[in-house]
Amino acid sequence: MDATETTVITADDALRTRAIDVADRLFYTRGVQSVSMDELRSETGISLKKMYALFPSKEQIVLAVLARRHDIWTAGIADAASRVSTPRDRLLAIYDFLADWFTEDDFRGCGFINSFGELGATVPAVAEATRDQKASFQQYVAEVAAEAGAPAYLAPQLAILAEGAQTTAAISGVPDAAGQARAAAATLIDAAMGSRA
Amino acid sequence: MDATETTVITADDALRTRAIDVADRLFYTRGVQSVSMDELRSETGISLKKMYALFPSKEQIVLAVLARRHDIWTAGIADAASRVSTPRDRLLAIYDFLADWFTEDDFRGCGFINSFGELGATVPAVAEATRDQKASFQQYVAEVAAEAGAPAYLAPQLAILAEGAQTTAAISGVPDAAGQARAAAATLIDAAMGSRA
DNA sequence: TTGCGCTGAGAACGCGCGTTCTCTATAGTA
DNA sequence: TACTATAGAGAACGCGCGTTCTCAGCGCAA
Repeated sequence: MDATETTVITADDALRTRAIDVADRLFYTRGVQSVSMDELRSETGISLKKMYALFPSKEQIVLAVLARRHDIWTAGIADAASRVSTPRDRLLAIYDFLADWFTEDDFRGCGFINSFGELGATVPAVAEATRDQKASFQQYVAEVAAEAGAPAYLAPQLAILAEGAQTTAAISGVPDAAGQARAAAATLIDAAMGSRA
Repeated sequence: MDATETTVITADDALRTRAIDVADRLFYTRGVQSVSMDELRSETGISLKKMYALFPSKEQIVLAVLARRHDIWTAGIADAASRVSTPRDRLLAIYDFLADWFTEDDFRGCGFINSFGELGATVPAVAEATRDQKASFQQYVAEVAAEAGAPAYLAPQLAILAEGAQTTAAISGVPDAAGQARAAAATLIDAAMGSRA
């Protein structure tokens, strides 16, 4: 009707969402390259023709999956942060969020790290999406750390702990990595704040 | 001649070594699945027939590459540790080793983590090799931490920092992750030892 | 009712892969 | 010298992939 309509939800949008749901589950469980477009077709019920009308290529489906994972991650961190009141607790809430995630049945590590390992070297857009996600997280940590009045060196340390916890939990299958990282984070925060106080 | 000969180096061993050298470089740079057996053939000068005489399958080449990476990693950590004298310094030497590694031109993250992301879900032997490597490292850290008289909770924290540094350096391309992890490790060690002293 | 345009299902295509097969060249033995 | 066994090069195979093409079916205008 007019040029400003931006939030109309079409039937195609619903199909796109369904495709991303299914693709995310399959990609995350088995890796991108081991899931064929034909399997995506049979699992979604969306024909190949329609699929290629919704997405120009498989790569774009991967990127759409990663974009949604980014949104879900950001919302999850924000939700965990909203349950506590101090900046210090908001920093620690990151690891509580991780702890919940790690205990999910289908947890298989960070989808970005996995995709980066599989495709980062050959698909630049995947490497970029992964870098963006990590940079966004690092900036979030830096902002909350700044709110807490912590010195600048603290935030990268806390981000590294979060990354390491994800990798360790994924590979070793030990969900406790979140708790270990949380305890380390608390020590680092206290040390940083103590030296400041 | 007799049944006890175990260290005879044959011409095939030399070929195997060359194949592993080349495969490691290509797999690490571009990922396993994007490197074909034919490319391995042309880069090594070893015919496909010979290659399949040396290794029963591509998967076995991947596992041989990972096994050698395990050895190189272990030797590198031991070498870094040998340059210092106290258990505390041996723990910190881990991050000095990482710092050197991260600044290499072709650094592209931990080969195990990358392979795990690419193949861990579909090739059980790759997942197992990765778990073994990480478990071996965790045990090393635990041993040195015990030598230092640190409480048991310290070692997993230090291992998580090392994992996180590798991931962060690989994705964000920031070699400084090693230095940040080292500083965090020093803080954690001092806090753990301080509470013990 | 008839014609027309469009949507979409799924068959088909071309390519590249891991692996195997064939055939040649050579070295050792009588 | 003649024969045989072996090794090896690289052509060939079968399959599975991402993507494209064909054609049937349907809604709508006149």
